[in-house]
Amino acid sequence: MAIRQKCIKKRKALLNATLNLVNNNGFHDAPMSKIAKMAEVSPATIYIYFENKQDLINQLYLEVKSEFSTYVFKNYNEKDCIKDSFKQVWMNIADFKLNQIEASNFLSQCDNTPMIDEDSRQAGLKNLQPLINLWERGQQKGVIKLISPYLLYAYTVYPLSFLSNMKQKQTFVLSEKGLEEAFEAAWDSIKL
Amino acid sequence: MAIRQKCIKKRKALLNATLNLVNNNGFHDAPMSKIAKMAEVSPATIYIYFENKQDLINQLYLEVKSEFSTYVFKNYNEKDCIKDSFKQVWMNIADFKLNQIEASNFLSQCDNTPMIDEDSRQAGLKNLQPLINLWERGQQKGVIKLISPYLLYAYTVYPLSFLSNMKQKQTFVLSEKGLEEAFEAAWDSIKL
Amino acid sequence: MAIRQKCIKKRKALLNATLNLVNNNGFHDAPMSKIAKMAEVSPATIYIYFENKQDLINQLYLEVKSEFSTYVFKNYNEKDCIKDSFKQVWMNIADFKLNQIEASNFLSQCDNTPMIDEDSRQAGLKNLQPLINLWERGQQKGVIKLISPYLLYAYTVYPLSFLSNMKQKQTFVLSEKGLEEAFEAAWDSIKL
Amino acid sequence: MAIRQKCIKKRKALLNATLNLVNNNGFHDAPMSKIAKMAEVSPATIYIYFENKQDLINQLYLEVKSEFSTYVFKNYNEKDCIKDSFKQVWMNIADFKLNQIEASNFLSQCDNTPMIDEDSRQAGLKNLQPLINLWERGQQKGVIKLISPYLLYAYTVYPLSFLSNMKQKQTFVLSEKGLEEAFEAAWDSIKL
DNA sequence: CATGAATGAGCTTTCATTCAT
DNA sequence: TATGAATGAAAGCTCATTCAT
Repeated sequence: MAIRQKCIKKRKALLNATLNLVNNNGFHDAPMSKIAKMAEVSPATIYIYFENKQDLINQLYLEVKSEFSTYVFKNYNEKDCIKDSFKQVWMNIADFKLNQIEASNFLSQCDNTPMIDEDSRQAGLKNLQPLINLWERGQQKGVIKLISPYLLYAYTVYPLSFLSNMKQKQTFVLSEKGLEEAFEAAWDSIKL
Repeated sequence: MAIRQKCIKKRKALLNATLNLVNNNGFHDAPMSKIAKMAEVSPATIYIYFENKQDLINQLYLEVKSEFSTYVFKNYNEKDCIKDSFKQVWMNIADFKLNQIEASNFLSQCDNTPMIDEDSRQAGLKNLQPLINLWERGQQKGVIKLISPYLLYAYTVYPLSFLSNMKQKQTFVLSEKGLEEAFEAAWDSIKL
Repeated sequence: MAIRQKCIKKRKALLNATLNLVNNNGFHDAPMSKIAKMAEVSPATIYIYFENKQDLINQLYLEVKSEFSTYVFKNYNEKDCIKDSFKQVWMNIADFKLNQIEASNFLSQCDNTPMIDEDSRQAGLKNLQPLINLWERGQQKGVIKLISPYLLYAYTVYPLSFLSNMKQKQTFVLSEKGLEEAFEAAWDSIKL
Repeated sequence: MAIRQKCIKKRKALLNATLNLVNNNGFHDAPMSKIAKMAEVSPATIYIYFENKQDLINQLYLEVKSEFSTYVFKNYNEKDCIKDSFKQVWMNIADFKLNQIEASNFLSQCDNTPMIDEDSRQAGLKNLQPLINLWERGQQKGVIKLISPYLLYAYTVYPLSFLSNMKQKQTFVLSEKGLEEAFEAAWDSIKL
């Protein structure tokens, strides 16, 4: 057990180092040697835990994505009121995007560059099904516009990525009030 | 003049090749040698037109960004009706994001990775001033919510990036009707 | 004893694995890790039985060489007739070269590349002394040409290496009749 | 032209360095860095002339093989007397094997290890056709045994590889008289 | 005796950039 | 202006070997 623990720790350290470097320098300037140094292991050690650089990135993507979806549905149980249910989920996402900036930023890079395998990307997609279900229920109840879930996502969740981006660049930081305004904008855009 | 023309052509070919390769392979797999080959020049020739790789990327970013802002304010003149004015601009942006996918995709990469200099990014920011002015006028007239322009942008313009992304990946393509729905969502999110 | 047995088994498994890999991939693509995997032991275990990779190769060479000489003088006892004695030995060699192809192939590699220590090579040389004695007797009796044993070897034994090589590459396989022809060629080349 | 000449010189230097190192250290200890150093170029330069290490080895093999066949049929024109014709060719081969030891040794390594592609090996095979034709003529005239050309080769040409090997290791050096004896052995083995 | 994990050294190869022409 | 050839530096990765258990 002591051994396994140590192993898991090293793996985690490597994933953290990668996240860090890719975020700050970009994928193109995150060489294995730097990753190893930052994780305080030998470069060769990386290849005990990961097949190659691509695999390291892919696995990191999947872990972060899964971390994200855990976040999203924290304390979520379907309530009667669609808006309340939605607000709960939306606030969770906002919490993640605005407070787990490192993770959020990494996901943005992955989604906007060809740096992870299409397979891994596909595997990481299926995380928001409960939200889609919620939207559908809202549509059946006549509370939410009858438009594609892609549009619903684009206008409620995706804007948070921009706000996350701005916060990370210290260009614009959302206040408590701003957060409420943001939610209202999201809700207004899709409510019937 | 013939010579100048030819020069400009080579420069353009290099920028195109770079755009192409960065979009398809990512910045990390767009080496100068491939760029040169695709533009049908010698690698050494690149350094006649650009100081180094970073400069090439920066200049490309600025050109594409400026191309974008030309697009945005095509046929734009301030009208009485805020919504109409806004719709004109919004549709221009949508047109760009959904039809100039290569360019749009490249800008997304630039905005989500540390691949261009902060200086160039700053220089590319000031392109949407007229839109900001429009919003301000709308706010003064009581037509638009009194919220930060960052929020206005996040909920009206930024969602189009997501839709562009989806189109490029052939995951979801917006119909004519969908486009109208998208605009309504955008407008609903910010109108008072 | 049971333990000893097991140990010997592991050693044998390692030698077999090495033979196999060196034959199929070449010395340059027979890493310790692959050898270990093929022998179903840990890489570290190799170093219990062998000092290092060179030692492993050297020991393998000596074992195979000794296996060879056991083969060569199977059923051999000096008879009156030189030709008969020689034929017995020659057929043994042919048997080895054409049926123990793996072993034969490995020895060929060793003899044609600088992959084993000169010491081990020298140690492996002294195996054919009885054959040399036989030749000498033949020469004294006026049955065999008075030429260097190196020449005798080159024209009677060495050609079998070529035929072994061809068989292994499935380029040319000797028939029963061909084997007799081969012996006659060998004998003709050295008989007086 | 001056440029081309220089190019060819570098290519040649690289091939020579490779021959040298592979002969002395073996394929497994002939790293690109050493090859580059010996040829007095940068490691990166190798990749201007060769696709990769395998390609370098393959090309070297083909060049040496072709050099060999040029040697073999030097001053060769079909004469009436089969033995004389054969002797001419045989002596050429002996000359090559015993005096171009580096080249000869390299070919031996290639033929006894899996270090070159099967394709290249096949391409290098067709060099001895005129010799095969000669043997056939000899067989038709009733001068040479009616046995497979593989056997003819094994007993006349292949022994020279052994003698070359011995000479290179300074174990046994053929005298002028020895050479004649060797030829007689070769001829005796195949003549009717 | 046996091992999985770890590693420093070194491998092949690529890259951004320069230089002679 | 334009280039093919050249390269030092560094990339991703592998390997023989060691060590804590």
